[in-house]
Amino acid sequence: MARSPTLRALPPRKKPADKRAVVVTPAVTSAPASTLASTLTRSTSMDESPRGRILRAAAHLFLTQGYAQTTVRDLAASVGILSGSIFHHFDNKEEILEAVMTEVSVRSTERMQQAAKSASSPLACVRALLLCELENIHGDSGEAMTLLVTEWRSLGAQARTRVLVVREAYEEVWLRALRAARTELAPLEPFILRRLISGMTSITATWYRPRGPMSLGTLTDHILSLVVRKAPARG
Amino acid sequence: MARSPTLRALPPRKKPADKRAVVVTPAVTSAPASTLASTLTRSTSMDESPRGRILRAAAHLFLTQGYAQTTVRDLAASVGILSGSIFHHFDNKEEILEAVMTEVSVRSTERMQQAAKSASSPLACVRALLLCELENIHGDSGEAMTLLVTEWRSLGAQARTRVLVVREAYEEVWLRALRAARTELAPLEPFILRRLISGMTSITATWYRPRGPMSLGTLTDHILSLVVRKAPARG
DNA sequence: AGCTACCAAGCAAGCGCTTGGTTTGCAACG
DNA sequence: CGTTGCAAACCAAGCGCTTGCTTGGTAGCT
Repeated sequence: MARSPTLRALPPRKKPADKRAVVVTPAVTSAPASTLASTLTRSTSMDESPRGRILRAAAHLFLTQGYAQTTVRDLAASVGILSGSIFHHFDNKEEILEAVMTEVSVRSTERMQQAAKSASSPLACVRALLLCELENIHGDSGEAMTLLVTEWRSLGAQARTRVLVVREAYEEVWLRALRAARTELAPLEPFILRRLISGMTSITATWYRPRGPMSLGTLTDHILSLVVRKAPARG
Repeated sequence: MARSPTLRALPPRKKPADKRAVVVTPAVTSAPASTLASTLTRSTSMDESPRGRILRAAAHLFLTQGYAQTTVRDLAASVGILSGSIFHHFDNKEEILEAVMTEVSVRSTERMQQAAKSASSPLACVRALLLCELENIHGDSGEAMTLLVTEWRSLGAQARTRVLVVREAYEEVWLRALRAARTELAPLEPFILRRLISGMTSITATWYRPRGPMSLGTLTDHILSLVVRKAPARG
């Protein structure tokens, strides 16, 4: 388990190149003004390509069983190929986790920016972000934003900082919204307020069930009711 | 990793008995009315015995590196023995994790009950529990209540339910306090309010540093300020 | 012809755990 | 007092299995 392939494969590393990244979203470059639909379903790295199918299966398995408990053979079997064939698409197992995490980060950030853009007021924006984050956690949309929380330390240090860079844009959307609605929210530093909100939303993965009696909307309102200011700013 | 020793060792299982439990706290039985100090430091399973030292080292390693990433050899080395000697004290690796988790659960529940008992008002009780929970997460007191959150799924199903039983007493303290202070808190079901509080406190492990600029007390007050009722019940 | 996707087989290393024997502390006993 | 007995604690060695990953080759599409 605690293999460190970088140590063993030091001598003549002959893999052609780094299979990471290169997700420059070709659909966007080919269609200058893409429609909303094509924007949401545009072919990023989680499409119907073999690589995309592996990533989707990995997201599901890593989420349900955990990264360490999921073997490469598990993953290959759930896609319908043999274990060795995985390494035709990825250099090593950790790269799969990193790819899933960056993909999830990029997608969820896109959705958050969209949600923030189409809000009518600062407080409505916070509510929209709250709902969007809960949908990112519980929605069928690609599933598995929870991975970023639960499997964070399964990533090596280098990959961690790489994902963190992508992740910062997500948090920036939040902080901007919290600062804009500051007068209507609880009088805490936006950074701290964001951390507390993040705690409340991320832990819903352990107890909230979207098919249960409570809708995502009312869950959103419950959390929102805690973070709005107590004594409303009287004009 | 996914060994299932119960399958391989099915034939002549000759280990004498189950090494679990048997933590009947001898210090208590010998001293009928123990002092406060001896109650807090009484010899449970995390004492200076070899087993206790292993548990403390395991708590630390599991927390910092993760359970799956911590090998039995790591653990043995950090105690100063060889890997095989670990199994003189525990039947298998998972039993160590379970022992750490139950131990942490029992200790933290004790502290919570004590905190709840010595509170003067219902709201003060909630605050006391909040502070106590944060101390359980960040204090040097045995460290590692975070394990219960982060390594929950590293436990097998049977061990999980066993720990859950111990854990229920902890949550019961919370629910009782939230129900008692209901009129002064946000108008949410105690169960949901507890889950949201739990989210806020548990995630502090990822960003809050007790040696930083913010004290545990002010962090407690920040969280408390979110969960108290907006428009105070006017008598 | 060449590229992508995959198979079949297997290697080396690391893993949890076992085994049989040795040390150590301590209490019982003549 | 010295000896004996014994159990807890540990060592030394390694077994058997799983793991991530490699290698060399093939099928099929363009």
